[in-house]
Amino acid sequence: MAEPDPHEASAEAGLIAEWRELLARHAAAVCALDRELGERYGLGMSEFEVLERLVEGCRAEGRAALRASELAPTVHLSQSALSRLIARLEKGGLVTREMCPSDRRGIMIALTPAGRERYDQARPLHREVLGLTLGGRFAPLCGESSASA
Amino acid sequence: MAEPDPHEASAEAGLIAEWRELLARHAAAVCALDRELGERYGLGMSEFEVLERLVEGCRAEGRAALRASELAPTVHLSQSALSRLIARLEKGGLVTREMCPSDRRGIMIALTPAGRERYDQARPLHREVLGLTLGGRFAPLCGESSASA
DNA sequence: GGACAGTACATGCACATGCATTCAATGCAA
DNA sequence: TTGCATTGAATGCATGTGCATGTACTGTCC
Repeated sequence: MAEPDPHEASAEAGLIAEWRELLARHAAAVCALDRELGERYGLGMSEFEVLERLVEGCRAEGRAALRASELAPTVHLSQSALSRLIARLEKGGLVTREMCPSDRRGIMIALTPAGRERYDQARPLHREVLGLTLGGRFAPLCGESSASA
Repeated sequence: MAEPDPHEASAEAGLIAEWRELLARHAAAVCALDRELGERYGLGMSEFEVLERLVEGCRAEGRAALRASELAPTVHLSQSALSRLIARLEKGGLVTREMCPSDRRGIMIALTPAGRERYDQARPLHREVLGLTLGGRFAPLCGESSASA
């Protein structure tokens, strides 16, 4: 009924192993990032990612601001989720949202000094958490029932 | 101000590259799985994972049912999220939830024939989607703005 | 036996997300 | 210029999630 081909079966097993590894790493990292960044800097993982793209985009292209439509594809969020995330960041004073002069449908998103500072502060912790959850094996916790430590 | 050590800087760059690769693969796979499995079989990614753990757990240990607390750590969900997920599966007739006789705090979760059948039906599509999104590079779509046909 | 800490699961609540829709602005065509 | 399809972003809504809590049960210590 299923495939009796041992080659195909082991290929599938490898795929599933890869998939579960991916899920486990993702869950561990996202959970730890959200917890640590949230606790110490009031940022979620996605908020941090957006700040980082703003820093990079501006540095790379010498511009002071990015269009929301440029930002969206890089953070794996829907357009609506990004819109609200930007609103949160703006409310927190970390970015500004201004009408784009050349196309008044669009908005230009720019880091404020406070946003840049928050990013600079949070960055070491972000790197540290990733180092622990991706590189070294670390506690799963969060979603997965038991917390260590 | 930052670390001027080029070794440390490149290690960090590698870590970030790994992290973004992980995020991209995860987003692509989860999005595609939710969409495809949801559309054709009425299952979310996590629902499928739970069905799969039930199939595996029962096959591996010869038991007909698993405790919720055994299931939780394997699916990267909080205890409350798993509880509601089980409730959804039960409402859909795919699992049963019975009181555990030896410890009446716990519940035993068992696949129904319909649940087993749904899993068997959905499995090939699940594997196919993973093959496309993990192995071969594939469309990102979903969250990331543009959809590629 | 009775009190009490701990465990297993369910539930109230707040919130982030995606989909569908809406609104404004643009660009193209007649 | 007017009309219309398209695009960029905001918003109503439904849903899934985690945290904190509640409830029922277990095991231990007195």
